[in-house]
Amino acid sequence: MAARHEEIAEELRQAIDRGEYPVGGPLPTETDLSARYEVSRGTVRQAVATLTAEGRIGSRQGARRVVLGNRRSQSFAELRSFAQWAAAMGRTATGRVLDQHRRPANAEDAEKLQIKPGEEVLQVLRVRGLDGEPVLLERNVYAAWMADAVERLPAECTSVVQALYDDIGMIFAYGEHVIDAVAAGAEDARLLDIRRGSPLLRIRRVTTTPAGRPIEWSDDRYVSGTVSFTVANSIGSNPLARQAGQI
Amino acid sequence: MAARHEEIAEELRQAIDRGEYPVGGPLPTETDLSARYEVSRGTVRQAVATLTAEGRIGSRQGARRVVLGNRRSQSFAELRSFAQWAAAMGRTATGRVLDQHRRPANAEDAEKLQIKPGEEVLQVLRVRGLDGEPVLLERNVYAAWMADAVERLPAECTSVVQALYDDIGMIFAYGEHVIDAVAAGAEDARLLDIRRGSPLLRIRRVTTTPAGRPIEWSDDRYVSGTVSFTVANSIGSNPLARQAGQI
DNA sequence: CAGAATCACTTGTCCGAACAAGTCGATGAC
DNA sequence: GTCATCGACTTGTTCGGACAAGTGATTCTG
Repeated sequence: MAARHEEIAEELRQAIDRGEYPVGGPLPTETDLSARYEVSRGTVRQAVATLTAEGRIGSRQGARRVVLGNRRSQSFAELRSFAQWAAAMGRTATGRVLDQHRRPANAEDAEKLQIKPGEEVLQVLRVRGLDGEPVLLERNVYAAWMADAVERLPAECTSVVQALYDDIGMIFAYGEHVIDAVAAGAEDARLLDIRRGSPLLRIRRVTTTPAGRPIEWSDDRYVSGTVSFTVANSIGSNPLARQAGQI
Repeated sequence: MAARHEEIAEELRQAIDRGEYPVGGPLPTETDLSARYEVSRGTVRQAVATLTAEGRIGSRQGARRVVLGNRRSQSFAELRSFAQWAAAMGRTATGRVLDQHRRPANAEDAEKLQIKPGEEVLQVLRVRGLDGEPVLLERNVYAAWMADAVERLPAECTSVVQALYDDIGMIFAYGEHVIDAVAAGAEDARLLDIRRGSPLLRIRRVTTTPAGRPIEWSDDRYVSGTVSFTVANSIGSNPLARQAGQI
């Protein structure tokens, strides 16, 4: 939290949460805010653009900005790390590796990790829980250059992201998520201790370094009723898309 | 498409799709782009910020921007309207109203639509299909001031959003989506012609006008295997959040 | 030769200004 | 009283400039 516009964004968030700017009511004008915080209008605009992207405020040319809600959603930092997210919710995360082995990359691995088929990859199967109850089955495939660091992790490691950061300074930066629902297969049901055919929320994603190099791709399956995802979107900020077929 | 920075963003998207800037490779510098398009650096930055928010390119201070992918995802305009989205995919959308009646608002309605309990709301149950096959069950609750316009819609209306725009100029601007997976109940199964207990992808959302006034809230259930959602996120742009419990 | 220091380059932040485009209430005409 | 017009106000776009912060290749040092 160094940049002035981030500080202002955070102060505005707190002001909204305090009810200083009631839901449905107007936000002060850019001119007012720039005078209050003694910054230029451009800096204020950066701050309110952040809140607009978060879905907290609405914006229309010519009219005052409107407070849309004071819900505090988890930030993307918590999304990247299951453990950090659980901690922020006041719950304890667990994690256990069930299977871990190296194998040659198939066509899907090669495409997603931008490597050649046949190159070695590391496949990991983890179960993760909240307060002891299993809620998530994680199937990861790591690129070869990450395999050593991943294999050094303890089997009961709760925060993979944190451990890899501490170990080799790896930062998981970007992700692309595909969300759908599937029925639990036989293996899913056994490992998550649910009935076969139970609905699971599936998130498939590819994670890369800040430099754009793919680190891993994964297939996460959440037990229905334990976890939900929220997406806020607005005109001018459109991160969500819907796609048909090829599921 | 009037603003120069939007034009530049679109040209960059197309250039990436053409392979002019290969995936994993660097984007030209801001200085290069501002010279090429004869705009200031600030305008270029707005354009690349759009692509960054879309997850197409990565960005780190000090290093060149990196092309992360050339996937073309549907824009939010298509997301808002099932019919427009289907048309963009080259498929035909159908829609049919199964039930429509007015009733007093309960506590949940009141909270989500920011009205008082007991005020009249309009509840609508729709089935929507792609190429004739039912894929989506939509339960909507509209605020009273929208009810007349909704009731004027034909029962087989394919695009509610478009019809309401043509009719009364209503624009559905903002939305907040909660995504999870549920098992199909008896009614869900009958109306969607699937087996009871089949996994459904559930999207609950609240839609508001550009001025922040809630229009409707809805519970959409997609048949598994027909539709998926993609979310791109990156450091500095975090529209996705995960929440536990209270589902 | 390995590691540290340097340096050109790139992105991030911030400023001040000007004009365009749109909103919304007040005013005035009918 | 209703409607159109007007005008103050607000947000959107774009410019040009300046400096800070970080990267990566090169050069220098031990």
